[in-house]
Amino acid sequence: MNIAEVARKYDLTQDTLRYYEKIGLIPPVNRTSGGTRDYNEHDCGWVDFIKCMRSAGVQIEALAEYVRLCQLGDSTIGERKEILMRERRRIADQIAEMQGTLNRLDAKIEHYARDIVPAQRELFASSVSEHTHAQ
Amino acid sequence: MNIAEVARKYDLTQDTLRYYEKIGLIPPVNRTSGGTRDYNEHDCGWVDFIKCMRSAGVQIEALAEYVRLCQLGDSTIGERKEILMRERRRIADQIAEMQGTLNRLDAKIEHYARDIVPAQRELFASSVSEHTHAQ
DNA sequence: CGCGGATTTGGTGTCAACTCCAGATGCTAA
DNA sequence: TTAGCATCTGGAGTTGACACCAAATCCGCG
Repeated sequence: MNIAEVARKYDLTQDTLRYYEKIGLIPPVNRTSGGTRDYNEHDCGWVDFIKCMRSAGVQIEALAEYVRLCQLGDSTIGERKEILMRERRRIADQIAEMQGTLNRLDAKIEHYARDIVPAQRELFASSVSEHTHAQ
Repeated sequence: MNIAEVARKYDLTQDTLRYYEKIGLIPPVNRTSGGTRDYNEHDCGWVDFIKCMRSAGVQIEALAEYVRLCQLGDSTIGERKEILMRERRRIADQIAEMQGTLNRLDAKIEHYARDIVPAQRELFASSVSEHTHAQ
């Protein structure tokens, strides 16, 4: 697969693919004799994995370190697992936080939904806050 | 409340508070006669709300638009609700995506956990991929 | 009132994560 | 073989979201 196909497949730009490789976010990609990138299945697997992690907000730094360790052989398995577990925890925390925000938003939306319609609202007139901080 | 207290309370820098106000992420804050910011409860409510939304990844642009509409009065209630619902959906989508990533990470971690220990691994020697793309 | 620390503004700096560019080289089809 | 489009590299530019700074102003206290 050439870089254009991979870019289409994973919805990334060619620049981003080259950038990820340059900074070590994916290991060096397979090349043709002429030097152009020719992604094999292994390379695609990495792109897929990294894209998934990135879009979940995993830091580039952590991923680059993970990739580096992968290239160093089996002695780094422990460290790799550490990284994955650390990022796993980070994501879980963030999900929890977002869930809280979601609830808060729901309350606010709910409020707007069954709230006093504009016409009735006039009665309250100069009330300072026309929005409500449903906590 | 002066800006220092608010910054401490919400774990933001004074610069960030001023920045948020400057770009319209929170409405203009109450001031003393001399011109220094003097946050009242209303202002604090906004800071709290915005901080929550921001740390869940809601775009500054959407929030600024919401704040702008809030300042325009009741005729914008419909639009405001639209924005909140749109962002709600975005967050829900992102949670779902992150949940997927979490599962994928779990599979990988699990793999590392009960995987062949280094010693045994030697048997497989030159295997190309010492990492595994558990899909 | 005077002083020192807090706060103000406008502006510049920083950092991550791309994104774009130019000039050179590779690849493919006629 | 060659025209023309794709891809290459190194480096510069962009964007979002702040962080930092200097010089001026404010505020509380003795």
